[in-house]
Amino acid sequence: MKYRISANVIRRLPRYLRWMRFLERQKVEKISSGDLGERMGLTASQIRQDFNCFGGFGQQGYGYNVSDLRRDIGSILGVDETLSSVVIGVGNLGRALISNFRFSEYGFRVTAAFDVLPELRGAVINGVTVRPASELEDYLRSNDVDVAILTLPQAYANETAELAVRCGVRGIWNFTGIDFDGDLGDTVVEDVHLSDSLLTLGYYLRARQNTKEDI
Amino acid sequence: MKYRISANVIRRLPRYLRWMRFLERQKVEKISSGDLGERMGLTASQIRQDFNCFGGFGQQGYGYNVSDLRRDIGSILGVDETLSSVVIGVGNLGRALISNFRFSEYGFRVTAAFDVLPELRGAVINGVTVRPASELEDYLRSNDVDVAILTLPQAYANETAELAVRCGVRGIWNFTGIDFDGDLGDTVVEDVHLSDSLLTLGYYLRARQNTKEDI
DNA sequence: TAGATTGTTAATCGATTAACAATC
DNA sequence: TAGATTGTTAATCGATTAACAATC
Repeated sequence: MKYRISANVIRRLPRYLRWMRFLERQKVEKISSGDLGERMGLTASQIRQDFNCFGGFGQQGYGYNVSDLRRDIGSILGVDETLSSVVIGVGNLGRALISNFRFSEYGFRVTAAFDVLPELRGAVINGVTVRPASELEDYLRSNDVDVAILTLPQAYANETAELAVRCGVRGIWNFTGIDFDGDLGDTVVEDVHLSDSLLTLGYYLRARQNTKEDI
Repeated sequence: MKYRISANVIRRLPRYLRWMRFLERQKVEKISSGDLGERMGLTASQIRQDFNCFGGFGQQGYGYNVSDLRRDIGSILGVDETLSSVVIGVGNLGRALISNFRFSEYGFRVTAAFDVLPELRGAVINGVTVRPASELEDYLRSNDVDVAILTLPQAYANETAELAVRCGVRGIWNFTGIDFDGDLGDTVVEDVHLSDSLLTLGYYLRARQNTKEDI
């Protein structure tokens, strides 16, 4: 059991969890690091090292029990203790998350959504009520909200993040595409920079293209 | 000028580009690796190493010209040669991308969207026409489409990806949350695993929580 | 038991950081 | 010119891979 676990390992855990859930659905009962490595495109060594950061889940001579591993990795990631969250900004993206994203599978629950548009007031999307943005501060102060999900226009990103943190929110899932510049203290921020992702895709696409032309 | 550039460097380029665009808007004319590093939370060394993968954009004793750097990084990422793309699946997420995501800033253009719902047929969202899914294959074959943006339900992800590749698409921006299992040849795939992002946020949030409790 | 596969230590590789000569 | 800051080489650090004894 390692003292400090690197971000590289942490960022691979969700992927392991996805694979375990997949393998479980496929009725695969046990799997060796070699077999899993082949499927996931990792070395067996790396998989064993990763798992051993948390104390080792396998059995020598046998491999790993898929269900156990799924449960253990899930529990490291905390999927069975629910954190509460609110969606701020109910445009298409906010709506997409509320309607289609399976928060409960990942240990989250959306307790409310907020938007400035009066016509959205009181709307219920997938069981989540949309409230006026003016009530946000009150709501955050009187409810225990762990995470603010920011799906509003860039212009309001900074002030809203600061408001949320001031009102006790400890984590931000940031879809706005801007980097906060204020002081958010020790708030945990996870940025979803879709543009970074698309630019990377573009780079490799063009790189491939040019390689081909050279041949 | 390095021969092969590591993925770590490539994935930092979009972030550099974002900063250069930001600094340019702030009318910052020049910046040193030290100053930039402080703002971005990187070492000056790393920044200079990164830039020198591409031949060096700076001037000794002066630093880097922000506009030049923005242009050079943009050009490495290819933002000024447009790639064509189609959005497949016009639910909330597809709609969110078509309406709000500034594709042109990243060297992309959305030429069409597709959905199975008959009531969406012919709808125009932000200048993009929604076509019936049944026309997808024909469209891909008769138009030069570089990238398929998959924003449809998981159940159709694999078959649609395979269809797209068969019809000449060379890149996939995958929002479905599933990993393709078929053989997509040398197609460039960029996965947007929102769940990985949220799980990571959850992990660090809970880690912080526990640390606090220990104190 | 013999074979398989883990947990774990050691070796390698690559990425980041430090240092400094080149030069604007 | 003197000061600043790059480009680039060398040193360090960490992550991945290889090896193998432990053990199921």
